Amino acid sequence: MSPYPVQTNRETIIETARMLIERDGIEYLSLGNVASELGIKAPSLYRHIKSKSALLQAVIEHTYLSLFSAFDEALENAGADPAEQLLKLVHAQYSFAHANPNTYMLAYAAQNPELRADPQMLLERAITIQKIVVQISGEEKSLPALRGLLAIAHGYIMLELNGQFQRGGDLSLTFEEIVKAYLQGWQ
Amino acid sequence: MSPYPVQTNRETIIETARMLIERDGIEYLSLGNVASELGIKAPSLYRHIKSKSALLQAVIEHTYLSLFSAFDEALENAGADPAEQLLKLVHAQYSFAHANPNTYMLAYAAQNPELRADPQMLLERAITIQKIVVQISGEEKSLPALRGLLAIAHGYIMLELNGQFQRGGDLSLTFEEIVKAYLQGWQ
DNA sequence: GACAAAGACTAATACTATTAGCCTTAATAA
DNA sequence: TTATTAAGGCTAATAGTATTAGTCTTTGTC
Repeated sequence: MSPYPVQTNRETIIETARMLIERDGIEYLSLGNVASELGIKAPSLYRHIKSKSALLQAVIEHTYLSLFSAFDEALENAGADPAEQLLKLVHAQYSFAHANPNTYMLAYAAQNPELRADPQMLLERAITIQKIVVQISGEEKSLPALRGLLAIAHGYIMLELNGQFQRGGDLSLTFEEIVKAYLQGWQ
Repeated sequence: MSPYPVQTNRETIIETARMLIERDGIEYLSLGNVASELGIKAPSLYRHIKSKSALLQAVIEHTYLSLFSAFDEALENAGADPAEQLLKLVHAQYSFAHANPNTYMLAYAAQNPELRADPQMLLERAITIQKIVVQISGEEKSLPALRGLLAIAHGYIMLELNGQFQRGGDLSLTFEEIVKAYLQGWQ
């Protein structure tokens, strides 16, 4: 074995950080952990990332991209009915959040703007979804209708992940019921 | 001045931590900051708190108690109409979150159960609100209707605080519109 | 074959939470 | 009044963290 055999790169570092956050929780993520997982030492990471904060931002960006891929896939498997499309979308979000709770919460919990994802990317996705909402709510009310839909989906997911639905039941089914009831209110 | 003039206590420490979180953001909270704000040294804090984590949990508990006080006050100023009562409730939550964004997010973002507030307290409050929801949705649907209401309120607040409502407008007014539309869907 | 850049390394710094052990104050017991 | 004791300060020390500086090896290029 030569002295410096292991190579890494920015992509691998981000993916490793993402995996560790998901596995152990964000509060246990240290650059030392990430490095040792990659078989290198912590300072070596700085050849690829600017700081821990920048690494977290990259993980957040990656999380949104994955979520948006799930959105795209959901739309491909949906028919022409806008209500069905929106249900598939929020179901994709629900599934994604359950599959990746820690990075999902990280992506949406960022308090300081420095840790937020690219606003342009978020805006474009919002507009994409709004085009479907328009078909239900009409042009005028489409922005509040969109915001309410995003709020109800995200809020439900966060409250469930936060353990606030203590009385159980089929939480996935309840989620769909609530979204359906919400959408009917705008028709 | 005698050598050890300054006294403190658990209450004051929690309130100082709360204030610093609100002022500077949770990522800048250190026991050193809290201590120096109180005119003492960090190790002295351990006479009153078990750990930083326990301090954060106390801040979270205090945040929920304050929020619930705001709920109580809102109900006192509401009439007998359940829809009006619920609107006052979510408006109180909205105002509270805007007045205390950092501690609000902390209270609802806790990933690990150790940092969560007392489940019994949360459950009792949920039941209290559900008794109002019942009058709108009926007994059968009151649990999903409650959960949807909590989701839409919390989700909207979180998305707004997270900067995801980039296209502006009167966000407070939009919030009320959305909640009203939601409640009508259950009537 | 020389060389320059990439990417690893070790060593060092500053900051943080936490623990151990000491000192002063103040209330209480004798 | 004096002795004792507990509370609540303190300093010193430890372990872990992010980050920077400076060094060494590998490897692709002139």
